[in-house]
Amino acid sequence: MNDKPREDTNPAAVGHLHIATERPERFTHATPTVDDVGRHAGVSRQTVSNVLNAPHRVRPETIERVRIAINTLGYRANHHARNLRTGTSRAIAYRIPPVAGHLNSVMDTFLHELTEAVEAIGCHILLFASNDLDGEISKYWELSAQSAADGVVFSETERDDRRPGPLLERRMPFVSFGRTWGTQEHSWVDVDGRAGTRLAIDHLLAHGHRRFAWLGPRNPGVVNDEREQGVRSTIAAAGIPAADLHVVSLRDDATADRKAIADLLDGPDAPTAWVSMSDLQALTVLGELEARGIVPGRDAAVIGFDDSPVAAYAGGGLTTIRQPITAVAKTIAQLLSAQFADPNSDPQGVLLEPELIVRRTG
Amino acid sequence: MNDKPREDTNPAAVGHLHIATERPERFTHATPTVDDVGRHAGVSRQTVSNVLNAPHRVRPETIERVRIAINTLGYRANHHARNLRTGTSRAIAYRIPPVAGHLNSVMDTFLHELTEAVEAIGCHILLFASNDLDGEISKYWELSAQSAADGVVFSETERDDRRPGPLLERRMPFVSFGRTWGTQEHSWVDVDGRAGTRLAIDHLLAHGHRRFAWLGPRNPGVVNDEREQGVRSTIAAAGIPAADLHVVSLRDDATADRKAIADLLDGPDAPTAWVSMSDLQALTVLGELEARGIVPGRDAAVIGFDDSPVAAYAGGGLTTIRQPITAVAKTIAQLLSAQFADPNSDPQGVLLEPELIVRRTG
DNA sequence: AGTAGAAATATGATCGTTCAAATGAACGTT
DNA sequence: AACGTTCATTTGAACGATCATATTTCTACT
Repeated sequence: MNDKPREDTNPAAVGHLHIATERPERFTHATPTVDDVGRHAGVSRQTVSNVLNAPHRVRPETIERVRIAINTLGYRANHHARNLRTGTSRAIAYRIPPVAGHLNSVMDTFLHELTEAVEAIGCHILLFASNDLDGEISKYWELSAQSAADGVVFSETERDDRRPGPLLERRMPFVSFGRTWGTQEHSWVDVDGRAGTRLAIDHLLAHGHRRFAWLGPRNPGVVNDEREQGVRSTIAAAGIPAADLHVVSLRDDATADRKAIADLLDGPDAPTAWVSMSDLQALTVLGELEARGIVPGRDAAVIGFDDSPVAAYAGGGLTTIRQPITAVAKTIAQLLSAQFADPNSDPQGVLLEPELIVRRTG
Repeated sequence: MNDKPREDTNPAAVGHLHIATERPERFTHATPTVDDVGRHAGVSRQTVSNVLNAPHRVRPETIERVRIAINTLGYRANHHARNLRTGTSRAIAYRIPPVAGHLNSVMDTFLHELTEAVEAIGCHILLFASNDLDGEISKYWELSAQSAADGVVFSETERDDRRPGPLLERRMPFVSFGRTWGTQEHSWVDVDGRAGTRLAIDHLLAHGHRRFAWLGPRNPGVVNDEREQGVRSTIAAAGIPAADLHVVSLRDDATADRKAIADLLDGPDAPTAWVSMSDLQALTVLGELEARGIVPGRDAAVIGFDDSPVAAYAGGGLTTIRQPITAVAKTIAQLLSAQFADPNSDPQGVLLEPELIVRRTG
């Protein structure tokens, strides 16, 4: 008869998280509250709270006494109570990009750096998955309604991205990694792709190269456009005819890519300087060069993109264009922080410069 | 005089998240509460709560009425209020592994799959970063004290891992991806490395190979021991002398690795069947084979590990041993769920079988 | 010494939800 | 028709923190 209500409740909890009713079971070490700490230090709740949130209001000796009590009892503020009262969550939502077909490691590095960067502003990352864009957008709505997240970061932007609209409407602070090239203003951080390829080409020009190849994606987007334009404009500025630049459209198929590269190498006026949109495909170029006895770094140059782990590992060190991911993450955290401090602050866009990591291949 | 208290509070909030005091500013769409929904549907708070958490207690018509009110008002339960009351957080903490030097993509895939898997049990992933093991452990303590996480998942286990101890002591539910080979019992999910290499070797034997190479890490650990043992025992079972197995210790240096592989290839009785601890190094083998006119998949076989994106892309398709990461994540979520339901349930270890993905190279 | 004003600390109310217990409605049984 | 049961719904209390405000203590000045 006594456990009737529990019996009654359990079926409803199927598929949900359900903690057994006897709470003491789980909390071997009773979790102390502000009251406990206050009692121990001979002060009130609020003074303890002030020590944590507004220490300038409290007399130094009192602070010391409270601090000791906190350490003795091992007190930590309950997140939910605090967040409920203050209406914040100190959480930043991020949709983890789907795994399928991302050949670059930038997003993984970014997530790591972002986690560290938001910790510096007293927040943490709340991850969620979503199959489509609509799911992602409605998730933002939901998180906002549940006050489960104070801010949002999203990546893999596209032209006229649909995400800023709903977020702005909900007045949910957010920063995108990547421009959205839309009409609505919002904060973003991005890497200057044009500057990246310009760095690479300038470097190659300085080493005497005159015949170039740009390996871009099969379906070019805004990102590729900028990078390719950086290649073109730098070459043009050096007085080299546009015909001396070959553009290869890569596929997701190594055999096809390899053949395209081989054809170019075996054709007339083969390029000696190769710049690729990604490290992995640069490795394919290396393979083809070596197969022909052409030594990368001496007879030819190959430059990749992203400085992924393979770049440092393979081919005796691949020269590559590194995106400043740490700086991107830190800047995003700062822009978020600014929006938290003043929800009406003006949106800000920050374009960061990539860096050329010179190794052996170029 | 009116804004004095605000002036007084702000400095304390430096470096913290501080939401401006006028709350209506941020919440354009006023966030409805259970009371609002109840009023709209002509029922009480609690009935709304019951519709959400224990619908079997509520009359169908009432449920319908409340559901309509919920949709009309766009109500979503406030996470913090709920969590405060129930003492749960529906969050699972995961330390995002450091980026430096992880050449495999398994961890990234795992994080994605884990995010999806815990969503299925009504939870989300709370990410944190930490430089060392002590930081990680004290973070677990902190999250538990703040009741910021209900459970923990950790990966990259090592022999006699120090993490289970404190977590067990705190009675914090957790599941590790990887065995810890320690004395304390706890739930874990792992992939049977021995079975993986056995699959590979059996496949190679069936294709007539008799001279093998195993590419293992420079500093072998428990993971490699198992995999290598799978290679050895399977070879032995086929009646092949142990001398026909060459073991290469890979370094984090492609040039050195390439040379070690080349030496083996150019030596007497060169192996025709290569199994590598990672896809990336398998690619190096492919390169060396091709440089000698040996066609992988015909004259020789190369099998990688992990089925990373490079495997499908490169070399016309690398045969590889795939770890069932989706199943790992799902199993972890289930084991966590079991611990939530009954904190005293017995710990459980699950060993999953890898799969051989046969492509062109073997 | 007395007092105004500031500084330090304490008290009551509140955030939005669920729990526990109480009340009210519906139902079958004798 | 009265009654005990079960079902449906409501009410008061609590989770643990911070806000707003009240109270006490200290400091400086006349």
